Amino acid sequence: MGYRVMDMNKKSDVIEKRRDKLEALREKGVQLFPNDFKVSHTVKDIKDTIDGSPETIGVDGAPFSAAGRMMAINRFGKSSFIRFRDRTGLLQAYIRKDKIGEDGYALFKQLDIGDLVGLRGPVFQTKTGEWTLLADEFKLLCKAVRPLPEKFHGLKDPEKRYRQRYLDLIMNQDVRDIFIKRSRIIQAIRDFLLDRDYLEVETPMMQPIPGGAEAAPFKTFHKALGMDLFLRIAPELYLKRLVIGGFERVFEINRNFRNEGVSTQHNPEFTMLEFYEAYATYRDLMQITQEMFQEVAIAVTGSSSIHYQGQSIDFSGNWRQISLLDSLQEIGGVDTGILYNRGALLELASLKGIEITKADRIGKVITKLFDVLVEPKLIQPTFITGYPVEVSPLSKRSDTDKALTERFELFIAGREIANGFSELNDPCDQKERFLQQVADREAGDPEAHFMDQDYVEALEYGLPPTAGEGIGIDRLVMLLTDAASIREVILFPHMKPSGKK
RNA sequence: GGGCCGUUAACUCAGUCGGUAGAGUAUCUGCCUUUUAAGCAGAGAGUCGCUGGUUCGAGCCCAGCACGGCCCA
Repeated sequence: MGYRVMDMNKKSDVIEKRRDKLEALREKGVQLFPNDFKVSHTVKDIKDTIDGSPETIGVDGAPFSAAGRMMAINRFGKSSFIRFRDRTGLLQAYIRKDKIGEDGYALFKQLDIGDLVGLRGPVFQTKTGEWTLLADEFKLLCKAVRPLPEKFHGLKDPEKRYRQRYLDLIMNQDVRDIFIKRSRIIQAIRDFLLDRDYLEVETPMMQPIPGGAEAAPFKTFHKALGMDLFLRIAPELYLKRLVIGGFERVFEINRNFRNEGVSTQHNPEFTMLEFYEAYATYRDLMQITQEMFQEVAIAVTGSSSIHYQGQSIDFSGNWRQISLLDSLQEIGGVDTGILYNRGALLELASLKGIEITKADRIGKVITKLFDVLVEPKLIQPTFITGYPVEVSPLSKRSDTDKALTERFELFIAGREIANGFSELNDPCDQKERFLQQVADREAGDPEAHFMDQDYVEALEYGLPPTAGEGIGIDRLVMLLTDAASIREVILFPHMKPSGKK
């Protein structure tokens, strides 16, 4: 019995010990979560000051107040070195009993790696020349109950990294860098479009009819309105309504939701840039896209050529353009004779293990073949043009070939990155295309468009000749950060609830 | 949906032939006022993902399940 009681009281676990320590500090009257420390300088400010005028600072110089998380502690008997990090970097500080006093040093000895602290004092150089903050004042700003992962190996388990991204961010500098870069990429895109007189807008994320793409939507229900709503799969039809309304250049950078599989390339919610420009054509968009990518790459990486997963990709110059059918022939190695022969195409598809359903019209068969035979080979930026009408329900028909549309898709590193076209602005043609999509859906294509009568009515008021494009931001960020998985560029990727812990 | 791999201490990982559960870091105690993954001496720390099966005996073998990673569809 006595043993059992001892066992129950035994606090062997690291976290239990820390909780005990925290309670002991609290009982001593130590403020564990104060909110009155004023920061005067970031770590970067301090380092910049040192670089700017090292001769004017030193142990007798002006003090800096800085705060951050303790990432390392080297304790000696009556003094200690710590490293703490704020959003701008890592700095060493030197804590001496004779500087911060008996009580202060006793408190410091009770603290742990991972605690947040505030420090105030001048900087000096250690024996090895490292600039170090000499703490005159040391204050606990937040006590951490749980220990950080190990300092040398850090946090590696991908499941834990995604589920507890905050730990990933604390421990892994390269992860922080990816998300800083992501923010800069989006800012560079925004700057690029604003410079060209575009207006940034926000359109509904919840839509009564999900449109603008071919994808399975998430469905929800609005109680007060008593109606089904769908999380948007694209903002397209709303952005074009705005062009009708006279906003001739609009863009939106926001989330789309698609109720499909999760993989290294797909997250159920992902970020898309869509932009629309009146009196422009899909050809103008290809030019704009090239310029945008070159500008963003240089703004973010300093170069217009990048390295992605061991491949070198060059954004400079004019990118290759090739039609869908030519690409199947030249890049996919498909015999010319087969391209216009439905039976032969179906045979080839079946040979390649491509699943073709009854609902698939010939244009769909061709794009499915393209996905397998050509797309993986498009490493350098390549515009594919000449998409069939039946897979492009919102695109303007080509003047020279009514079976084709004025549309392109951009491929880089074997993946679709962008999709743009001259917008279909003939309301009669649009209505017929919707009807064909409805027929496709009834024939068994779950991704076919719904009829959107309200959109057709909007078109009847007159959409100027317009070109519009969507760019997958996550995939662009992957390219520019050399990330193999989309989860590495989304802060909180979707996962199933963990079965344990 | 299928295939392969993984899940062991807070973290990173070992664990042989099925026979008492290991290391480093972290933590705790002691020493230490210029360290750099500090050092020295000592100590504590485990639902081996979960459930069942085989066995005298399972971290290890078998089955199912959960979660994750990669690949394929």
